[in-house]
Amino acid sequence: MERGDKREAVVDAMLEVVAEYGFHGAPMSLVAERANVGAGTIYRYFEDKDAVIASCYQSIEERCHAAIRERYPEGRPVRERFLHVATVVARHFREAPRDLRFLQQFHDSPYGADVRREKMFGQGDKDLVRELFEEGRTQQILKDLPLPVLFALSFGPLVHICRDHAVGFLELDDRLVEQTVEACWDALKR
Amino acid sequence: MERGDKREAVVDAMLEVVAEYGFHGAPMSLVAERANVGAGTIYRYFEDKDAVIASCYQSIEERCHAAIRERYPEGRPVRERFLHVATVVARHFREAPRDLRFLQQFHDSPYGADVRREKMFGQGDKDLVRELFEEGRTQQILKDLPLPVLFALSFGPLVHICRDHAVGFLELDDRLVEQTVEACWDALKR
Amino acid sequence: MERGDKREAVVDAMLEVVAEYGFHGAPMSLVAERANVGAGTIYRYFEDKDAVIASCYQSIEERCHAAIRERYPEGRPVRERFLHVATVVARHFREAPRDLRFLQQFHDSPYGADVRREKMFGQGDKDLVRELFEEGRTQQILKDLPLPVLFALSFGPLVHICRDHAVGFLELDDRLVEQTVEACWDALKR
Amino acid sequence: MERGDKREAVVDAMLEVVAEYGFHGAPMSLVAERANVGAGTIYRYFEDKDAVIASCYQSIEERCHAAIRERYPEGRPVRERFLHVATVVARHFREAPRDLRFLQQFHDSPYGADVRREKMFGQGDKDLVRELFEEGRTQQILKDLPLPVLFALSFGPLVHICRDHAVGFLELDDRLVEQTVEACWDALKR
DNA sequence: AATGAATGAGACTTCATTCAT
DNA sequence: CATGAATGAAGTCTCATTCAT
Repeated sequence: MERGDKREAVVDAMLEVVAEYGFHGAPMSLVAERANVGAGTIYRYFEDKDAVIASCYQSIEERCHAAIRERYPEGRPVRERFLHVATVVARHFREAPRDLRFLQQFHDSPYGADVRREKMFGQGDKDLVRELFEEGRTQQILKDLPLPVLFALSFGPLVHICRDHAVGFLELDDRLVEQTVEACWDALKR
Repeated sequence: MERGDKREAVVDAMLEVVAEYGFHGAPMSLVAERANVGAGTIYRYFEDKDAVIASCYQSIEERCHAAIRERYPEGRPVRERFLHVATVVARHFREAPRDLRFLQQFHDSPYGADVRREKMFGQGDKDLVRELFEEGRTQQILKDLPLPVLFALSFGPLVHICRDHAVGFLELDDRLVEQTVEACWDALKR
Repeated sequence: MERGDKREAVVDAMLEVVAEYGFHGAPMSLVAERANVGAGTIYRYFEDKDAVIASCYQSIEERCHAAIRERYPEGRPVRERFLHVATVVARHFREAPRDLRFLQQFHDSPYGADVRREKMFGQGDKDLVRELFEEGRTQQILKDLPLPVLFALSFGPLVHICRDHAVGFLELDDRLVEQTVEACWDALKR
Repeated sequence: MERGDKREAVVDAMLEVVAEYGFHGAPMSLVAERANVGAGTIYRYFEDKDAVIASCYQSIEERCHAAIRERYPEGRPVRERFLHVATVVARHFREAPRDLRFLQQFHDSPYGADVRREKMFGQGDKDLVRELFEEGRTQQILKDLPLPVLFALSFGPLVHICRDHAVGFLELDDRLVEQTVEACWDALKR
């Protein structure tokens, strides 16, 4: 095992265990076990449990960030850019239900208190998407609503259907993603 | 204190404490204290901690249920009925941020696992709203999307903005509720 | 077991265990066991381990204090009062080797840091003995030395021989106590 | 760094850390760090932690021993020899408060159990001082008291004032050392 | 020989639950 | 019925020691 692998293994294990059992049912001992690491080892890489959890969040955020950036249609119309972001986010969390489950547990728990200031998808993306929304609003393509409302109209439903997919309520294929994203656009556009 | 008052006091206290500190930071001793009840007394009314938490959920659900039923425009057009439900739900959680916060912590935690089968607002309402959506879909007023997607498009954003309001991101007045609800309708309608 | 007995049992157990094995070798689990008390019970009476240890100190201090006060020859000459105090202290710790051992471990450990400001036998007695020494110095009965030195000349040797007794180096009978106390007096007097 | 330097560095570091933070607060990792040595390296030179601590004691003992031997007035009268020893010891620990602090923590802790059989300043000196006291007693210059008591009357106060000095209770200049040593002599002499 | 990452036993402490009063 | 003191299992974290490099 190479340097840094253990750190990553711990983060992954925590992510997995929290997604599965919640912050309850995520004792450090279990995390250590799943990471194939001694219990004490965790504390060489992290200050305490909270730090591991915070790292899980960062890790998720980065993955989402990366997905959005990839093939982002810079300079293209607002509508096209929105469709990209929304589609990518939905697909991303459809493929990574663990990330989604962790995120939801994290977000409104006291653990997430520090990060809650930052909107849904972290700093970098937020700026990107915020830019997108502000531009759309200025050009009178989008409804004249506060940014948080625009965020809510876009990502509220997407996260929702990804969860429904993860739980088995819904078979979320690409066609359905597309349709839902279009519906979100209907909510946003003038 | 009359019979049943203690039970209610316990549920309220748990709701309060969980909303404030999360499932962590909600020891039975603190709940007992806030309920002005002996720690042992709780166990005369509830099997265990999980049962208290489940009762909190039920309690929230009932309040939301009641709000929707009140002045529900039975027999009126789909659009009108939707606007009623959506507006009432948004206002309700705007006024009861504690309920909202509990709900969010509960919903995707393992505690909520049993209830997750039942959609957003519990059995009774679900049927009501489900009916509404099915009818709208049949009449080709609403998009031809699976029910969970219709739910997501409606309540995903609403819950989202209520939280933003609770956290202070947003000043959610009646005008804004109305606008958001209209936007949700745009997402739903053909 | 009556109210308060558990608290006392815990203090006694800690005193015993620390005297025997040092602050190392004094895990809360062992203390609980010796006190015939559940591990968690300790924390109903004490904030944490340090608080238990602090209580041990107080307890010892009080016993010593009481011994000195008992039949204290108030108003009698300096010499007589000194002989009383010194004799009583020596006998006291001869009879309570556990107290002595704890005290020595405590005194110069970081645990005792807070209390170190207060001289050897705590506030009340310190004042009593300080008074005695100051009076003796003023009346030119005692050497003109700083108070801490007078304390050192008196109690340094006494504590020393009590430990030697406890360890078995010395058979400390009343005769020997008397002789040692007289020798201390020789060190103090002009 | 030459051979043996590491060993010494470890002993010094342990001495320092224990003096400062007590046996608690003296993890091997911190000792290794202060010694500029890998944690594992310590175990090339010492069996275990206890062995390091024992070496600290030996080291202190040797320094004290050396101080006493230096310019020891061999063959001179008992009184003169006593004054030398007592003065040297007091000055030594005044100058080496770390040694004193370690010694006090060590002496009555279980760590010191093995060494406790050997009186105050270790084997070599003990013999020297024992000889001195026995001679003085035989010649009826000193009081007819057991050796441990003579030790107590001499070194009990001295150690005491050195600590008071270290803690800041007392400004222990050479004049005061001299006076205290004289007072000790008063306690010893017939 | 030296290192320091890794280990896991064990320390302190919390808290859901029980039961004598 | 109500209480809250008591319990002990379980959680988080530390640290003496080992061993592959």
